[in-house]
Amino acid sequence: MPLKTEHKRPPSEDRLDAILHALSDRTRRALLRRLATGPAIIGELAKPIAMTRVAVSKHLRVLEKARLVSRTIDGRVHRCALRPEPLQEVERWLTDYRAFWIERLEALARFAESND
Amino acid sequence: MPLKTEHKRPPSEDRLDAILHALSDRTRRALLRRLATGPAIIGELAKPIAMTRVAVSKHLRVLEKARLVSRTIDGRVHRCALRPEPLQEVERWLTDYRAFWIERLEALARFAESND
DNA sequence: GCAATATGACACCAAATGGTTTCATATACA
DNA sequence: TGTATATGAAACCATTTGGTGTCATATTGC
Repeated sequence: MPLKTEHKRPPSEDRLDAILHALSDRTRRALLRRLATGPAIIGELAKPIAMTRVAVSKHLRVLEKARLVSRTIDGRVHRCALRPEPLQEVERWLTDYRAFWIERLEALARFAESND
Repeated sequence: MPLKTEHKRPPSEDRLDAILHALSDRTRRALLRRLATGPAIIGELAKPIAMTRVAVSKHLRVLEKARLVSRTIDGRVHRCALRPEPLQEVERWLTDYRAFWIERLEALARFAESND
């Protein structure tokens, strides 16, 4: 094994930190929802939100750091697009847990039943 | 039970904020992983972590606020247990997006193909 | 009753967050 | 050329976060 092959590296804790943190703000989730309908420039994204463009830009930076949004500079405007891959990482994380928490849910159900 | 019907209220933005924020810290995710194997008291949870009990207790508060953990006081000790329901809310949120981002992934694939 | 234990509550601190305003820069266009 | 536009960068501010230490309280068990 050389130094860091990095094929399909499992989502590191850092990545999950960044992704989940980016998703934990409703403004950012709204931006993602908007971007799910197609790319947009920052001004367009800021307009319907009661917020400065600067603030929106900052939120976009957070989304970019989590790789949830890409930005391509196109002349004067910055065009942002959704990058859905990190959402798959969250799904994968949840899936790893699902076995556990489904078992917990069933245990709760059994407990409730046994106490009826 | 007084007012507050609260039958299966859809996950509000506040709830999602709290849940995703709670999940966005690796220490808290580690606590959840530990709790997935069964309930534990705060002291047990703190021992393997290089962190004060007070700090662990604070993290647990965050998890409690997100309803990911319940705490029952049992004599002198506080017993914590995983509450998996909020993870289902995250799943539901992701599912709502899945149609969108799968389409985006396919669009990216189509684009790559058309440029071959 | 007394000592040890498990924990919360509080004050404190450094760093990060989420917002603002102001200024600089690069581009588009009349 | 000159002007309006889209944006970043930087300084600034209030609040929150994530950690610490200290002290109080309630419980357990001798």
